[in-house]
Amino acid sequence: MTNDPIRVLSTRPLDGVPGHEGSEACSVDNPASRVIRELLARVGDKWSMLVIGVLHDGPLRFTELQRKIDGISHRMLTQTLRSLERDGLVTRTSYPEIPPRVEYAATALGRSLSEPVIELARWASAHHSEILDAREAFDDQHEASATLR
Amino acid sequence: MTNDPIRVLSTRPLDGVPGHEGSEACSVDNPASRVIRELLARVGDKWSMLVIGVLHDGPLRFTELQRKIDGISHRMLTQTLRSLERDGLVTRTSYPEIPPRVEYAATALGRSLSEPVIELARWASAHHSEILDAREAFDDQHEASATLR
DNA sequence: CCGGATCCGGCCGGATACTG
DNA sequence: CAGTATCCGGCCGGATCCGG
Repeated sequence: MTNDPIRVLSTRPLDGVPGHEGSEACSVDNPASRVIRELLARVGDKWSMLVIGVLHDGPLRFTELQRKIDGISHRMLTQTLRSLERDGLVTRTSYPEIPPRVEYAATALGRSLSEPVIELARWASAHHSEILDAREAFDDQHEASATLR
Repeated sequence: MTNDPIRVLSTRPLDGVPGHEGSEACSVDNPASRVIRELLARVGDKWSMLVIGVLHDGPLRFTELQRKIDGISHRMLTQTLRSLERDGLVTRTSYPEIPPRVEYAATALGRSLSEPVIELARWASAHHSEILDAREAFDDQHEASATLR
């Protein structure tokens, strides 16, 4: 059993805060929250989005993926691929040759996911500098520690 | 100093895999990868997206946020808000009253982020059942352990 | 009401070794 | 080449106490 990480998600309790019958709408069941949580559980990990992104250009073998992604360990690549396969986002086809060859490809579902992901990436690259500026300004203003001692 | 989590990101080395002059494009500097990494570092954590989402509807006070998000601890809300403020995604305005009152609001930048996030959420909610089905099928087929012993 | 500080458990994820 | 299993450090994040 690979009872390690990425065994993941979704089967979370998400219990409905009993004890509070609630004065107003209590937003636990707010669909947006639930969806975002599940989303994060699925692609919020360190590598899933990258794999999805890389596979968008076409099928790749295990080792090719590992070289493309650079920084991912053997172990995490295996696990990430497994969980993506489980969720129907990639397919795994192994050719019984010597040496063995295994190809991973994005499914239609996987490719459909990469579109909004690319949207997000576009946002990030468009506003990257703004964020850096804001961060610098914030850090400047909070050098209170220096002025203090 | 709050040298705890979310001190985050971005200043990652991302060294260019020296040693391989590379036969083809080696994709480390693939802009997509870099951008996605930074993106995850920023909003891939457990709460940032939720805060952004909740604040999209209008400013809220600290305690209101905590009730809205439900499940977030006092500590993580503070930290998340801090990092979002630092990156220019939310503003913090404190009214010097007794008792103190502090309001958090999304900036224009923050609201612009919530759009692609909502796109993603839309995808998730649209394909949620497909994922569950795929997962179930996968798990069925992998009850090999049961048939084995 | 707001938020910082400390303690601490749990999981994420890297390194490594071993199998086919 | 592809995949599994084990060990282990580090950070995420919850509980709690304290201070403004």
